[in-house]
Amino acid sequence: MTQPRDPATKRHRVNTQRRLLEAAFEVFSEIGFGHTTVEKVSERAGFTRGAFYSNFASLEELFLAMWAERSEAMIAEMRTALDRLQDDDVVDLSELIGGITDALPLDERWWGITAEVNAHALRTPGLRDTISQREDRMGTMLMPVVGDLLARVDRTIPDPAAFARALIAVFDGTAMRILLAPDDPELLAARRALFQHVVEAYSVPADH
Amino acid sequence: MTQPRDPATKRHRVNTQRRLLEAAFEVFSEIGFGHTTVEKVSERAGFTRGAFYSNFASLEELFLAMWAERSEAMIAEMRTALDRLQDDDVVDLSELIGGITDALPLDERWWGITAEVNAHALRTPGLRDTISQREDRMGTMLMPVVGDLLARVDRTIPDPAAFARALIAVFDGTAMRILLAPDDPELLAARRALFQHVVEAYSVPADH
DNA sequence: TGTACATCAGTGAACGCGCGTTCACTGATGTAC
DNA sequence: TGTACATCAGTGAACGCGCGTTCACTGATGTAC
Repeated sequence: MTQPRDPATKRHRVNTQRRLLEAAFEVFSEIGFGHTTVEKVSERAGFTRGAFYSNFASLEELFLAMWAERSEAMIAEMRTALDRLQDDDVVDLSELIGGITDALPLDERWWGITAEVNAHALRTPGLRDTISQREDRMGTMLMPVVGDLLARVDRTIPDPAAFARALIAVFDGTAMRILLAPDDPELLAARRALFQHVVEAYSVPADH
Repeated sequence: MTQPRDPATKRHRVNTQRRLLEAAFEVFSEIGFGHTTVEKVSERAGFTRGAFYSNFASLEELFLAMWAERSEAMIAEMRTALDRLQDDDVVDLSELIGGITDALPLDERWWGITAEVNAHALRTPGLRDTISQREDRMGTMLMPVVGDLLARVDRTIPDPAAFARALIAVFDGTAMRILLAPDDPELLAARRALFQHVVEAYSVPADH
């Protein structure tokens, strides 16, 4: 009797799913959910439509899987970027804020997809919590490293949860506007100023 | 010889467009751009598809027209809500901020549509400016009345443009999160706190 | 007021394509002995 | 090592529907005189 599954065969399937996930990200960000079809995604991944249905039940399933994966990657990326700042010489708060805002990734494709996922979540009760939690998770993941950075300019955060929410709100609220006019440097400066005000409002000078 | 156009006939046509615009808003917000079809919109408005094509060249054209109209209405609504606050007795800044945040409309359907329009604009070069300008317009329209309100608690705004951008950013950045979890009162409180911090950062006590 | 005529908004049938979905199949990759 | 067999991921053809788009038409609403 043959054994049911083996790692090598399985790896192939995982590979197919990976390619479909990547194709989904590309096609989705290029033409939007409304114009994305099973055909286009499969073709971009180099498969027939049959392969798609052998791996995912629907476009929606693929997209949610893709979004979950990418949002984790996005959080990891931000974390890495902030970690790198730990090595820099930081003299004052203003400079630190500049470093942080410059380190934040602003991927047009990602924000386009996120906007559509948000809209979709509003209409899909089962999805609302998922999206909300992912958003919160971004805050809780980044808070420790942001706290460490602020400690280096002698500031502590009395209410990390509130601070995290505020930072995410400002991040979310400025991203789309900046991406829509990427050549307007004033918007970047405005975001940086707003970030600094928020940091000052939610942190206090450490006494030592 | 008969004259080419007359107001009465024209009015009918305008009426049809109005009903199509309303139907577009409803259907679009209910099922999203991806699932919206000419058929569904026409049917909702009580017309055949032929009537649709007699009035609009494509779904995209209808949606952009609808969005432009609704965004103007949204600005007017916010303005009215803020104007009403002028009549209230306001004692301190905190109370005023509460009044303002409570007055801001949070329409799930509107934010869902806006999210999709934003995503669409990222992919459509000709649309980016339109959307950006509309966003800025919201700030410039509301600034005078917000300035008046703050004057009543003896605060002036040194840089209205920067303040407007910051307010819009906070408004945009908190709206979706709140709508995704409408039963979480903590989020509303957090938004109010953030608003207050931003107002305090961008305004100064008036000396008189 | 009445008749003939013009306009044109909206109808509804028709066409055809793109796409979702299914499914019998093939052939690559493995196991058993 | 070699042969027979099992598995199953991906193929590709087939089906049919939903929908976008067109267009000849109808009848409501007006004007001319």
